[in-house]
Amino acid sequence: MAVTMNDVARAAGVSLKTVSNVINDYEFIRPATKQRVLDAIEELGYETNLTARSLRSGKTSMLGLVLADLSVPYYAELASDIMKAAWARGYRVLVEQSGNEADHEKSALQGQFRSLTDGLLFIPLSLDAGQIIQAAGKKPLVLLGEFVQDPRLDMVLIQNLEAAAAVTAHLLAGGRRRIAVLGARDGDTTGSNGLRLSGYKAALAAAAVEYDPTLVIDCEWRRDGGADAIARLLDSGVGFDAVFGLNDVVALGALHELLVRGKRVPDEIAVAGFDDIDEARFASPSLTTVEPGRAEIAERAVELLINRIEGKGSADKVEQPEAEFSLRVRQSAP
Amino acid sequence: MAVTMNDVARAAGVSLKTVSNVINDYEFIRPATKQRVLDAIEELGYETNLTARSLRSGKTSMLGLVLADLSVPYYAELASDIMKAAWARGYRVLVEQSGNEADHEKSALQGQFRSLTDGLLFIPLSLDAGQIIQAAGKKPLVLLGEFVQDPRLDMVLIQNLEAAAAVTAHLLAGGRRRIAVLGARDGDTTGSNGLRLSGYKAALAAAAVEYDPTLVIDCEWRRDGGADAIARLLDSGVGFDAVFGLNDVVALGALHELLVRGKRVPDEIAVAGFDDIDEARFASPSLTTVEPGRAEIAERAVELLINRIEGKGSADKVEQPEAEFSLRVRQSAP
DNA sequence: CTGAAAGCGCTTACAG
DNA sequence: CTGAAAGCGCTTACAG
Repeated sequence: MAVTMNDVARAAGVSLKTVSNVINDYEFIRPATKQRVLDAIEELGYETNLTARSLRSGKTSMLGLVLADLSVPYYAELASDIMKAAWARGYRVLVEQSGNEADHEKSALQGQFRSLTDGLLFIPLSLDAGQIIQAAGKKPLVLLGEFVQDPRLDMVLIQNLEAAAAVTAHLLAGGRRRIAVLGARDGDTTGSNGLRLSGYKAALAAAAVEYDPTLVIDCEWRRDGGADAIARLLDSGVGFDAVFGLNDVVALGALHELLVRGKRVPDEIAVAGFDDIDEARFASPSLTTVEPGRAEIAERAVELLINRIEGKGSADKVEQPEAEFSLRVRQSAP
Repeated sequence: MAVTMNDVARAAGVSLKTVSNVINDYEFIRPATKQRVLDAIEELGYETNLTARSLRSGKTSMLGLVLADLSVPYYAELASDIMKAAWARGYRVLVEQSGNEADHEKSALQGQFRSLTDGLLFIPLSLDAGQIIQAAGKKPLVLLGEFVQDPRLDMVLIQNLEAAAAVTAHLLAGGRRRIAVLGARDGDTTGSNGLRLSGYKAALAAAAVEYDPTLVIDCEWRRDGGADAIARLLDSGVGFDAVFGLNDVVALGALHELLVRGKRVPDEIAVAGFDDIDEARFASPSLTTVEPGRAEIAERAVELLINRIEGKGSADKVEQPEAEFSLRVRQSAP
């Protein structure tokens, strides 16, 4: 049906191997032969069957990317960057949405799906390190985000603690003393929530401001989570003069609710977030936040994974590069 | 290396074909035989090699999805819905970002990429119908969005004109008479921009309000496009009491700029958009917009494409189902 | 520099 | 209900 290498070989009057050599840029081919093959390819409209190539070579040139949901802006923007980085290196990306459910994460790690990819980029939310190590096969795996942190696994790190401390220090420098934190529980110490909360505490301590657990409100990392959390805080009567949403959508949800309730931002209450999604720049007021180094994260993760796949770099040393963050000061907390 | 069907067959003491039958749920297998095979699969940790299956069967069970950029919220949300719809039918989705460039769109249509998918969902932005028909191969293709409209191509339609008319009528019903339109040029009649502009004009005509081309401002469909456009309009001194951004991010960018300039929304100026992205609900003030039927679009497009792939439905009749829209009235234009 | 053969791991007719 | 054989379209040793 489709045009095959055999058809090309026949049309060009050469063997199959020669066609393969031309396609794979093998060096030592007589220019005239090469041209004849290229002409035949052009004329017949031949296209490599990637499935056949994969079966024979054992390489698919596809990377898997497992994340909760593409409709979350931070993941969508990260996925976009990852796809561009992979593309630039000749790889494609097959995205799998876990919906933040442990079952889906597990099946993404070990399901048939993996036979379609050479390696996996994984943003775990439900599984812990032990489960990941157990469920993962032999194919290369690089983690993103830091709900999981473990010396046995390759991963690209965000400077959660340092960046959260920088945001908090900025709010303190602006004269705020009662800074509410949305998206963590008082005792959290691990995961993005725990690390960011720890950064917040560290900045308070450095400024000799007392830590008040009643200002720490747990919520889902979604817009409505942030809106609900700030509503609860307002209703509780606890006083505060700033809000640190542990990610941007939480901060934006809170910002919305504050404005709905007639609070002036930043005059009465300053608001800051974490992620620097595109929307942060264009909120009203625009959102002060921290850019975690998204492009660098994408680049490093793809590079590391492909090095693993292609056997470059030191195979037995776990790699955990860290991306540089930067503070973005905008209207919501000048 | 990997466990193959042959290994399973040997372990279970049956032939290759029997293993294949079990895996593919062939009906007439003796329960005891089936159990032996299943046990062997379990014990050996066998997993189907999807690449081999694809090569032999000629089916990849993957759909291609070509869109401009996942970092655009509407596309990310649509992609998320499409992936869920495809998943529910046993298909995966391979996303390709065209960056809104004609070259990329073309190569997505005809490149090697297509050998990995059974069919393509395509949101064209640069290519026209003729180019698409020429570049597309024989594999099924379903278009989304309506920058292209053509009776020869399967596509899922948005009621652009009707929905835009509904938004405009709503603004008019609120007493607005000078409604600026952001994201189209005066003469546009085709594409999402042209169709939405036509809906706007139709609603004005129905209310006997004169159409003023100085209120129609062209811009990129991005946040900064909307912000720039409204800035130009304000600077021009042309009076207006409402803004209709032809998509939500344009409207949100404009909303931002209006608030920065000290305009009161909706008291002085009402704002409405188009798309109902998640963010619209949580903007401050929340954004009045139109929900184009995104979930239905995803569902219909996937269903139609898979029907084409599997040869269901009438093969020679072009299908162009239309999704239902609904107006979402919120604070920015009550 | 080029050719003929083997084989990646499945599914698909074809027999029985 | 099950088996033995062929073959999807490539790449990879192995010869020459």
